Amino acid sequence: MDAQDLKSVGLKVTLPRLKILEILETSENHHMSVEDIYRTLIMQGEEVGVATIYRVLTQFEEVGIVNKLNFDNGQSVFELSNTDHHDHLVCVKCGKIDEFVDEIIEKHQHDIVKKYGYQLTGHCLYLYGFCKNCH
Amino acid sequence: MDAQDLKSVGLKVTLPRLKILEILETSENHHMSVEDIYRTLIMQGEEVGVATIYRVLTQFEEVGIVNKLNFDNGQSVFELSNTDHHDHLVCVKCGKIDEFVDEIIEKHQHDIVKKYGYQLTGHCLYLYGFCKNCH
DNA sequence: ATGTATGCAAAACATTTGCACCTGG
DNA sequence: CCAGGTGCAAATGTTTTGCATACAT
Repeated sequence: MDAQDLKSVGLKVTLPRLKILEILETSENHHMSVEDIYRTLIMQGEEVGVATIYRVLTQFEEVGIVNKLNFDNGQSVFELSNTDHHDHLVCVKCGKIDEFVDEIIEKHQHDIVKKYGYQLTGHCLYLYGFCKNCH
Repeated sequence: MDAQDLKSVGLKVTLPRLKILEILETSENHHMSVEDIYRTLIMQGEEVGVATIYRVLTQFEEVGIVNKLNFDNGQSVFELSNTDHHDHLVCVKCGKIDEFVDEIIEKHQHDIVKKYGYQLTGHCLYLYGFCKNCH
């Protein structure tokens, strides 16, 4: 994810956008909230407003370079979408996020959508619990 | 769900609580937002504050008599939890909510949780799309 | 009687928007 | 140059909280 990737989706290459991409790539667990990103930028001495972060992430989501995850506790985090589709395990204590893929679940989801006559636009599957380090 | 059910979970039997239970039971699709419930109560001539609805629903969720669903668009709705576990199909256009059960998906979820060493506390599975009447 | 529940208004939060200024191509 | 991007502050929408009053047991 670099300047070229931004151009190829029709977005101008600006400093905030590059910085936000960089943070999403280099952050420890690759799942960052707006607040996380804001604090990181401030620590790096950048002058950004949260509004910009919201706008940039929304645009990134629209062009498909990030995914937004909305957890039950109300927190939202973003991840780069340069990997294959996956779902998430979320530790309710330490906040760790694991990713998993299960083809059978995917297939059954599609069967259900078809059975009920829906035209799928999105889905969300989160499993919440205590991770192995937290229980 | 009646006065006796409230007593049995240790909650005082009050008018707002009974009214809210009644609304959840008798509402068309059994999935109501705080706003929906508030408007219904006002139309019935009841004097309630939204704060009470939030507090009551939170308590109901804590004792397990309602489930809270958090959709990606930020909307939250509540349903009585007196039926078997199920997941949800949500129409992104008309807001219709269908419920489904898939044992294979449930089993795979448990397998994944075990594989990653988590102790499950909750999960959420929503499938979003256009329902058969909306495409 | 007494501890809990309620209504109201204010506060808290997260997110969005309006607008003047700045910047990338 | 100029359309689009940005920072700031104000506005929004939703949920929570403080407090005096009302109610269930």
